[in-house]
Amino acid sequence: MDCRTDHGRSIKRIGAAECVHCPVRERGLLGQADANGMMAIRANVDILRFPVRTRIYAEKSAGEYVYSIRSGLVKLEQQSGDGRARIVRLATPGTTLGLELLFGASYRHTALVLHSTDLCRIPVRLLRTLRDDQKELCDSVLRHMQQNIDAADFEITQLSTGTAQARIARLLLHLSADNATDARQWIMREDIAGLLGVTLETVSRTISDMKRRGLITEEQHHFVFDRPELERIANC
Amino acid sequence: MDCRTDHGRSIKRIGAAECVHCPVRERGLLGQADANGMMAIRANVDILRFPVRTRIYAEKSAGEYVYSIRSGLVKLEQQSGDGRARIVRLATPGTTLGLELLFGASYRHTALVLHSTDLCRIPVRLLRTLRDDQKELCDSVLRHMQQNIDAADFEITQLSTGTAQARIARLLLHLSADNATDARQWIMREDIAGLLGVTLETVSRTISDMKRRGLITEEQHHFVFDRPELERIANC
DNA sequence: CGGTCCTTTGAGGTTGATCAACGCGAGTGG
DNA sequence: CCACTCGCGTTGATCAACCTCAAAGGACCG
Repeated sequence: MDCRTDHGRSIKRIGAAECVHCPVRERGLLGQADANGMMAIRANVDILRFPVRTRIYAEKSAGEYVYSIRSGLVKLEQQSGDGRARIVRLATPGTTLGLELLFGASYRHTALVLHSTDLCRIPVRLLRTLRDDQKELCDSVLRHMQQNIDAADFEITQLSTGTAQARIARLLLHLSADNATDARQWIMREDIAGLLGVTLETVSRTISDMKRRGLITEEQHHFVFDRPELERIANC
Repeated sequence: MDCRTDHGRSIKRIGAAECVHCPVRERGLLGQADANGMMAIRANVDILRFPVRTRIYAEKSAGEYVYSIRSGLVKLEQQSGDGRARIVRLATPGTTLGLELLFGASYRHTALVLHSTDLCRIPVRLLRTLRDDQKELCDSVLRHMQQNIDAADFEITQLSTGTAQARIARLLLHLSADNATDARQWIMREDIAGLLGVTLETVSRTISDMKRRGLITEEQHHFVFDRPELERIANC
């Protein structure tokens, strides 16, 4: 059965959540649940697939679900002081979105899909119930909040500080665990710009320049880096 | 009895924590504890007074205390990409510092006192113990983490976005609940700069300019604002 | 093959960083 | 009491970084 978001794109239901088979079980929000918890999860948590450019939820809208990312890439935007959208952070598999619902009725960000994303849709109600008799879950929630804080701090100190060149170098290094980035973690110029607080053109110019200088080789949405040199630039 | 910080300034112990008399009890971390909890708190939590410019803790240093701010103002710095210190957020009464210790051994930020600050020094160990038999406390911790996240997001969308003028307008409005700011919430040019990611000189120039245009009147560390006009500027 | 989406590039203007000097009030010590 | 210093704020000149507006190139798709 498919369901539809408020803006009309079709979201596929993949199945019921089975933590045992979860690709991110250790890092996920509910992975540590006990047998009783698992039962409740199977009954209440669906796995959904969101295509690129769909919205998971909107800033200031009311909601009753928290989302745990199984795969894909999501950007969290918030309206900035000048009324435009500023990307506050990227969310990767293992991250939980919407935990702010534990204390308020509405989402703090607009969550938009950058790469096709599978996520577990968890009713906040379930989270509250489970928490009452499982202190491990409370721990897990805290851990995920800390993860959000760390990501926010990273955004401030690494991605909103220094020259455009340095910010880009830091982002590229951050997005790529190893020496290359595959299409999976590719994000387009506009989103890089939104994340760094610079314009799309500046991003394009800077990356082009890095390519000319041989720091970056790009082959169909796939970067290869001169990592040491990028690190040098990142530390400026 | 006084104790000394690692950098030699004397920190005064004011007394044992008595939540009943706490100026920020409703907002504080432990305010909702039950009778048993109160007893444990009295025995384990001290109230300390940190003078201006003292350090509460340092980034990456190990620690075993979480701090709940009763009064004063604290800046949280983190080393930025270029090696300099970037102010990540300001912490005001009711805020809890160092909650990251619940999951790791070391602090994420350097906490520096901007205005003389009283805080409750809470052993993380106590926090863990209390949490096991009081789910309200778990809630309280989560709430405080959410508060940190909100502050971080504010820093990104409001204070690291837009022109220097707009950022300053937003900060000034944010720091002042009402039409004026008293000396209590005054912070100096250097810290405004660190918070906004601009230079001290730019802050000075911009504020001087605002004064000349009559948007701001400053009388010994005490601003009075033309609030509507500042709000107009903030939305640019 | 025409259209759409993303990226690249250019020209010109603005903003803010940098370096440097000076002002000014609050201590501090002779 | 005065001279000195120190911390903080202000101001100026110059230059690099970045934004804005505009146009054009390339990839992908129906």
